[in-house]
Formats: sequence, structure tokens, C-alpha cells
Amino acid sequence: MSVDSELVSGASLEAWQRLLRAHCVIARELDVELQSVHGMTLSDYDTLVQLRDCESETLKMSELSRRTMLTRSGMTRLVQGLERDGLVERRSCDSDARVSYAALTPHGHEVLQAARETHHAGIRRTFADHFTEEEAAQLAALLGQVPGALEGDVPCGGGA
Amino acid sequence: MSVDSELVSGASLEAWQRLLRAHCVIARELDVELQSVHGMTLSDYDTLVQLRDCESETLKMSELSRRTMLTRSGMTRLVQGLERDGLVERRSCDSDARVSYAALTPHGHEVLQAARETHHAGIRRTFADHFTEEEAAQLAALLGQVPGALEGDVPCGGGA
DNA sequence: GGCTTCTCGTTGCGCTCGCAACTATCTACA
DNA sequence: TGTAGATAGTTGCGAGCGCAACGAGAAGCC
Repeated sequence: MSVDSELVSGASLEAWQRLLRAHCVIARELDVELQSVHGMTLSDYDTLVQLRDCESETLKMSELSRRTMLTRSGMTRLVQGLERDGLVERRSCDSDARVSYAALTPHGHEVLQAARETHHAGIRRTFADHFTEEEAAQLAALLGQVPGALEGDVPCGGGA
Repeated sequence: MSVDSELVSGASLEAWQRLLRAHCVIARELDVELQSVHGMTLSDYDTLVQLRDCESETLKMSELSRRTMLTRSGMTRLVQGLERDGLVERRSCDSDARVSYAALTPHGHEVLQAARETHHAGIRRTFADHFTEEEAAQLAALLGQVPGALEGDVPCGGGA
């Protein structure tokens, strides 16, 4: 069957391909920028943001990996780097000796603040500036229909 | 300045974050599927498609890297793998001894055909099924506004 | 209390891939 | 014809990160 059957509509295929390319172009540029100016990767940044955005600025390793797009092993190594740079410190848990917390340090907070400036300018330049406010909202709504695209879904980070 | 200045609108930021997550979730799933069923990565697949979609099914290495999202060095190694698997063969150029061609073999053509089946079903399941035809067209149009998202742009593959 | 099973974080290993440097070749210009 | 500069492809190296396996600890069940 189906030598030429349309398993996927042309528009969907085109949308997916453009998503792939857009992601690649933008992520690469933002990563280079963040890395050259602040010495951190996109994943580092994302992790720090997750910490800052929760009260107490402290999260369990597994929770961090769940909120970002990393596996637990990836998060272990990423946090090792952040700790080495003094952006984060580790804490143990009294009630459960297995768990380990990562907490934003004051220095980490400062560095994140500076990086935010750079990063948001980058997002604006490479991405936001090419949409009207309405288009951005539309795009966000459409992308939200993809399972796993909404923050809080548990798509892969927590797996394996 | 700007402790809380909005460098990027909330909608834009949300759109970017969702794009990031959607890409991660979908790409990971499609890659795993393609790899387990056909032993090839998403990049392999994309490269084979580029070859199939041009008359003569033959392209220069640099052209391949330009059309995919890979650097020339990445393409060198990727094509080495495809050649080892017999999906592609290398040819030299009569008029320019520097250039090297990659050409789809009959076997490569077959394998690609089979992989297409799997891959398109995957795209449909993880992506296309969550949009109406109209939404997909809208999404494609919006993503097309990102510089570099359109095929034929020369965003990064050709660089370095 | 023991036993099984689950979860947490870490580690060894391997893969993909970009960057920078290198060689070989082509092109331009004198 | 000689030489400088651009370009094609390859390679060494290293970063990022997922997977599978592991040890430590927690929780449920008898």
C-alpha cells in the first residue's frame, strides 16, 4: 500500500520542518550568545530560571530534571557545573536521605539577572521581533496543542 | 537598568518556550522510533530526503550540509555512516577535484521509502493529529516568519 | 523484623556534532 | 608563470547529553 499515500498533510509537514529549522537556528544563536557573554548554556539558563521561579529557590534534582528537558543524569552533571561556578549549592534532605536539593546562591541570582538581560534581548532579536503581539499569542496557542509542549507536562525529562 | 523591564512580551516568551519543548518532545520520539525501526537518526533521514528530492539524487557534500542543519564536518561523518550502510555512495567530480558527491543507492532509496512510512506516521501521531488542516497552515505560515526557518535560507549549516 | 519493590541520584559508556586547524585544490591577479 | 586568497572536505578534540546499570535509601506487605 501507499507508495504515494499522504500520511501527513503538506501543511503539517511544512510546519514541522519549519519548526525544526526555526528551533535549530534560534537555539544555536541564543546558546552561542549566552555562552560567550555569561559562560552558560541554554540548559544552564533554563535550570537557573526554574530555581528562581519557585519560592525558596530550591528544588530537588528530579524535580529540576522534570521541569527542564533533561534526564536525571544530565541534570546531575549540569548542576555539578553550576555548583563549581558558585551559582548553585547542594543541600541534603532531612526526611529522605536519597534526595538532594539544588539552591540558587546570591551570586547565582545576580548572574541569572544579568543573563536574563542578554537572553531576552536575544529572543527578541531572533524570534519575537518577527511577530506582532497577536501573532505571538496565536503561535503560543497553537504550539500549546502539542502534547508535552506545556510546562508542567511530564514528557521526557522525568523518564528513564 | 530594567529590573523588571519587559524586553520580551509574555506571549512571545511563552511561544518560544513551547517551541523549545515541542521540539524536544517530538524530535526525541521521532528519533527513537526511526532509530529502533530503521537504524537511522533524524539527521540521516533528512539527508537521504534531500538526496531523493533532487534530480539525479546526487549532491555535493557542502550542498548537503547547507540544506540540512549540519556543518560540513558533521556531514562528512554522517555520510560515512550512510556509506558504510550502503545507502549512499561517494563520487568525485571531474571538473573540480575538491568536491565530493554523495549519491543515493537503489538500496538507500528502498530503505528511505520504508523509513518514510514510519516517520510520517510518527509525525502524524506526535504532531499533525493535534491540528486541523487550517491550523497547520497557520502554524507553518507563522513559523515561516522566523528568519532561517524557510528551506533554502542559509542559516548555519553552511557556516564555519 | 525480613523481603520485595520502588525511587533518588550518580556513574561508565557511547553517540552526535560543532569548532578550529589542516590539506588539497581552484581562482584571480600581476 | 608565480603567488595570494578563497573554497571543499576531512580530522582531532571536546562539550552535551541520553541510556543502562548501580548503590543507597524508603515504603509496602507478610
